[in-house]
Amino acid sequence: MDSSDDDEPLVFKRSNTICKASTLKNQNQDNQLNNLKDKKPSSSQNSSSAPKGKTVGFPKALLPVNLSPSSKASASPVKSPIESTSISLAADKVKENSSAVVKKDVAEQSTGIKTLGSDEFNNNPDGDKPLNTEFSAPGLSSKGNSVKEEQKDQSILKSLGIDDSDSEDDNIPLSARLPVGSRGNSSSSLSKKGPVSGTSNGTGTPSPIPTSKLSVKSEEDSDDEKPLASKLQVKSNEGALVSRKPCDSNDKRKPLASPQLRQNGFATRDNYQLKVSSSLPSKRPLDQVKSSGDQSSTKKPKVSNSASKPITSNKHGSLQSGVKTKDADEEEDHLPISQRVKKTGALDKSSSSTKQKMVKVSSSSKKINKNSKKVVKKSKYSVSSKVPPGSGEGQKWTTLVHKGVIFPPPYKPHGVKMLYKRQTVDLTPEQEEVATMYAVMLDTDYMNKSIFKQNFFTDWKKILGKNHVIQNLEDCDFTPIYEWHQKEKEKKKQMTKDEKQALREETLKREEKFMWAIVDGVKEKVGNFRVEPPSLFRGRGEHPKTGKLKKRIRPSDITINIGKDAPIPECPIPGERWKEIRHDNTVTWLAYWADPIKPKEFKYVFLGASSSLKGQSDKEKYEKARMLKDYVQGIRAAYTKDFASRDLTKQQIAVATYLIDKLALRAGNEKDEDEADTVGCCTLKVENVELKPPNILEFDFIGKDSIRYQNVVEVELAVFKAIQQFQTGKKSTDDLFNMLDTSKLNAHLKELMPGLTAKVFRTYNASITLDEMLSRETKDGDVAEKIVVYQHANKEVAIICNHQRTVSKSHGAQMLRLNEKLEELKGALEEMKTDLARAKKGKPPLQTADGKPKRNLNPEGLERKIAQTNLKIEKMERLKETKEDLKTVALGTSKLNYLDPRITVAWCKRHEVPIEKIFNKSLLAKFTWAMDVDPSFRF
DNA sequence: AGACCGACTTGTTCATACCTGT
DNA sequence: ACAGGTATGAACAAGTCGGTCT
Repeated sequence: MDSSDDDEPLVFKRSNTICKASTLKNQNQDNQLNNLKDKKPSSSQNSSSAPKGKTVGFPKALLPVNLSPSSKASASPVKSPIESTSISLAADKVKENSSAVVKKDVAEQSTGIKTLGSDEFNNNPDGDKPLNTEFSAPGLSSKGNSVKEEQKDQSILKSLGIDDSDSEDDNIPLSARLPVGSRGNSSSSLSKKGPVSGTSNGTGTPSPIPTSKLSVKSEEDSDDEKPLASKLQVKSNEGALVSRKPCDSNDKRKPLASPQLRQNGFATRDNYQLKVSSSLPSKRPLDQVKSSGDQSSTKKPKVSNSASKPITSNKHGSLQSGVKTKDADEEEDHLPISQRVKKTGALDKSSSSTKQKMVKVSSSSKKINKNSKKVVKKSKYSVSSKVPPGSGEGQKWTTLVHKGVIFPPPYKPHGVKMLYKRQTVDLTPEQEEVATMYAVMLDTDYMNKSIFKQNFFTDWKKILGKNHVIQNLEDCDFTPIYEWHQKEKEKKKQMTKDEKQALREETLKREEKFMWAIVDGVKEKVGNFRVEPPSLFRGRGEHPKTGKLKKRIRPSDITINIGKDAPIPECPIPGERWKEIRHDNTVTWLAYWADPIKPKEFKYVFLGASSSLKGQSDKEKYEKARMLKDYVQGIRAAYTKDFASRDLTKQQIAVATYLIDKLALRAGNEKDEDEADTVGCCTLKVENVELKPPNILEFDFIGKDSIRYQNVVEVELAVFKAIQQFQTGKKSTDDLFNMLDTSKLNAHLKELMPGLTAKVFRTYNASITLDEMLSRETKDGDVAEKIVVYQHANKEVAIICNHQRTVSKSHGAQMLRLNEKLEELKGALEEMKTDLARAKKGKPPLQTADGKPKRNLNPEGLERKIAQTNLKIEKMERLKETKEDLKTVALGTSKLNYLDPRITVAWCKRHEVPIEKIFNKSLLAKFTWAMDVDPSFRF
């Protein structure tokens, strides 16, 4: 369609510098968008991979809590104490596990990384832009080094691999993985087991806190079942978190690459580092926004900040007054690239390198964005004048250009007939479409859910009509359609590489113009520009609406939000039109439509994670969490005091806050009847918490996404007693915290710290845990060893957050295969030993089982072989354990949503670990704002 | 005070692209 | 070249939380 457009060269881009302001005007906007293409999301990414997961494993708990009512806490104010005492029982296990897997991954990663790293780093995508190196800073190796390192790593990993882990383990204090007994039995995984209690601090220093142990539920054998939380437990009295779960995030987005623009995401492949810096500039100034306040942290609260900061100044100066204390400096650094840039490249540091790049890029065309004076339409605060985009209180952008959304293609009937009572049935295309949605799911678990089937049939029946031959689902046979679908899938799979490539290019061409938006003159990726296709709703858990038909969304359902001066995207479906066009710059969405399943709710189209708008709020989120660090001691002391409050509401708030702090529970909003029945802290039911005197609590509930949370935790006696009191006289299904809801809780938290809400504790605890574990456990060593340390810390956080994943279908088979191989190796080992004994006596080796003769090796050769085999066996056993250990733990989520990237970046700089080894391409794009952090940054 | 609306973050799963060892 | 696995990103569901309305 608009190919022409596409081709055009883009032009605008802001250079880092200043230009941000310029916006494009309408005129070019279209073109611009189209032009953007350059960047394409590169298909290839070599880059890095993130270390996902393997790690070592065990869980420890670590949070610091200090509050024990008891003296200790009070006495020592620990700031982030992660310490835990721990027992190191499990240490051995741990070691073993982790290593193997880790190694492997690492190795892989490294490779991947290399590419990235070296090339990217060094080179620009297109060519040559100089990268910056900020990143490389101290430690990082920039090009050269990185490469080397990588190589090294790989080899090392390969060779050692695992061993590293051991060392780690040692260091790690683990808390306790398991208390004694438990650990033994259960199978492999250590972590699984259970509950552990204390946390230890790495060094072994015992935390002041007394630990207790937790009970473990080792009984459970199946790991699967075990809750992550249980894996680690903490006991702390003091409070830190106990359990953990992993979390991950999701972002996905890709960075763009066009050389020309600077998108936030940065170009794809350039070095990220460089990019970072470079990108910064280009981006819109986070800072600005930021300036507004760390809004995220608190819009209101920030007030103070905001007040302090002059917004206007931001643009230029960006730095605001140092509101923050210590970090202020650092922060600024981190900040926004964009700001800096904007400022002009003024900023020193990064700027220089950055500039170069930027310049190049942008130079060609910069459009000028004009800042439109648009004022926010409705914004409550009218921003006066031209506040830079983002900076205004409620204002999120000044100019916004995008092409709208793309719709799924209309349904193409396949004509395959399903059966009803063994007879073929004719269906209209509309009827067939819905039947196909169902047929395609024949091999999923949804077929075991009667609600799903019922809801589907109810909705389908509406389309079939009352008098249709099909009267009940039981007599339907969808297998012809299912098989047709399988064949189609197979066909697709069989396509040649070229065909696939061609197909990909075609869709890219079709979609490209929708992929980008220009926000205040900066080209940014759009997150989800595709309208959701019709399908059957796949609600999780026992969702009452699962299986319902999600109807097709049409243009008349969609509201577009765009800059006033931007051309209104043309409606892609002839003869139809958008529902509404808005020009609201107080929000960040580009479009939305009503959720067909829950008409009261909306589905939004937002910018991608690499956008500065998102980056800015991400940064604010972490700043708020860092702020909590300064308040947490007082908050803990306060709630500890209220455990015994006579005011029931106060008491419940205190206990709830304690659980949120210590266990990283979610707030727990009320839910409607037409949603799955899940709970969070405020909505816990009496039956979800079992008391085990003297002071052990057993949690068991279904949380977000219907993920089960099970954990056994030792708590302070006062908490135990309070909960006991809350439970008395209630039915098992009654609310434990009957006087509470999230708004009351958050209102209370806000009194303690500006902008504080329940979820901030999760961010805080996750990040502080990472920061402390990294600084405690990182030792001198090679990159591979350091990565293992990182992964281990990542895993701890994941467990704290209780992020789980389902066990892969092939897990069982994989384990079986591993076991077989192990047996084989062991058998071979025995044979070799026998042969060795014989060889020493000058006898030839025995024949193989099938009677074939073997090569006659001398004793030395045999010994070497034996040693190799032993290594292989060890490695494989570690792999097996790690695999088992992590089969239900999702590491990505925490990295994406809970771990302040500056911790990671600074650590990488300090320890000369290439950032690409830890962050994959999309993470690098998402966290550009954190790349120029000072190496001394600590959360 | 609480229901409701609205916007945005967090979280799991799924489909592939990609990688590695054989 | 292939097969088995893994990592990545898309997809989209499900939370959180502020604000307004009543």
